[in-house]
Amino acid sequence: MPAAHEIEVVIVEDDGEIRRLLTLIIDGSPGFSCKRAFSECESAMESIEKDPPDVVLMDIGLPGISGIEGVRSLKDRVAGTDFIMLTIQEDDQSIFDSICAGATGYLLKDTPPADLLAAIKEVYEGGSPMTASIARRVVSSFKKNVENPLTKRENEILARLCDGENYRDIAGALFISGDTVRAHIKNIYRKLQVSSRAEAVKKALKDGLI
Amino acid sequence: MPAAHEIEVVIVEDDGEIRRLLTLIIDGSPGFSCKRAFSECESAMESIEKDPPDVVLMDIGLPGISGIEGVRSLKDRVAGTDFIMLTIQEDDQSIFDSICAGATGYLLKDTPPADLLAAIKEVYEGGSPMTASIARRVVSSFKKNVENPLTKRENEILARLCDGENYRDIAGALFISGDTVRAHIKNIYRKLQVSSRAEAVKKALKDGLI
DNA sequence: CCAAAATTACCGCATATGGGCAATTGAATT
DNA sequence: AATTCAATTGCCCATATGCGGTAATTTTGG
Repeated sequence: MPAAHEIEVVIVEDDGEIRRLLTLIIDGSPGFSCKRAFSECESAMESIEKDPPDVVLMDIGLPGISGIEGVRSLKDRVAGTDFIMLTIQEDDQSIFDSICAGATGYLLKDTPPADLLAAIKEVYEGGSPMTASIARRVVSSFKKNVENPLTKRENEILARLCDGENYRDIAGALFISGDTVRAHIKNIYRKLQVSSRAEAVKKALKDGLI
Repeated sequence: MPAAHEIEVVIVEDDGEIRRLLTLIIDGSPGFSCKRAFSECESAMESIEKDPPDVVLMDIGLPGISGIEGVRSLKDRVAGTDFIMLTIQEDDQSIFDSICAGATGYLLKDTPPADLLAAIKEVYEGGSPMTASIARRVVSSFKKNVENPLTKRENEILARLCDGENYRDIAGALFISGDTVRAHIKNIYRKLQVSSRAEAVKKALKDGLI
């Protein structure tokens, strides 16, 4: 009965059938161990915090505290534990909410047993298993898809606007008059279709203009 | 000589040896075709834009225009083409610059031929192949690791600050006086360690406070 | 080469903003 | 029960900001 090198897994899944099945697959495979399985988040969270496993398979659609909320509050307290979300179908919002909450992997419930075990092993070894289409969505979300309508000078000023510099300081740094800075900023606002510094900063950051 | 279902690949790689090797591997494999290989970005970009292939293997460390720059300017013009970056070693900055530029995959140059072909096939089918550790880094970058120091009221006001609402409108929406709004904002600034709306917006967006 | 856009600059004005000071309430801790 | 601290509310003032208008010079693109 080896224990040292087994990957300890905890399952949180409300469907009793699926929970039993997952437990059997994992606990029955060499190198893996699953002695704890929960049907809801509350008791699972208590147990996980008390005795952190290596990996948690977390259902997204749980009654009560959702799996995403569970990950959010647990992730900071059990830093060494990785979370793999389980879901029926891919849903953009759930995916991003999950990874923002701290989930490391994202799998569909109908993932074949062999792939499931491979995914658990992969997170344990520092990877982030996910389906091909989810990976693409995650990567695509980084892409700056708005082409920058501003000139070089305007971008320079926008960057300083975002840092909270006032007109006078910007003027001093760029060796132009404060009024010229204002003129540029008017043009920036017009091109970004905003009418205040706050909105400009928001747009600049969201669209990756700086 | 089948053409319809072959994945057409273009290689941009300055090392002649590696370029030849990659070309041989790809063009010699059924289902893949590589008739164009370049040693630098300039001519590659011209050719790729004129006749867009399915996939481009792009070296990151190119003389002249870098591979990242190449992807950045090409990606918007040849929407149907996917880019896989090739690199000697994993480097956080290069990885994120690449995916922000529009690269879909990210592989090490010592990737075995079989894995290379699998990766090309994967991007062609809508995935985003990358090494396990890169996937982890990409996913980790989403994690909100700053816990929110603001009260409910302050968060509500911060959200409106980010939308560029002025004090009076915020006051009206929350049924409090403008002066109270200002007081809250002062506390928000103190907690976020900023001293202007622009900086607060930037911090809120960067740290995922809203 | 010419037209359009970018960059520079100035004026005036109404309002928004940030900083300092202070009081009350409510929750938490001692 | 006493006390402390955070949250909420409020006011005054100097300055920053946004907006409207005008205009000269330089750069860019067709």
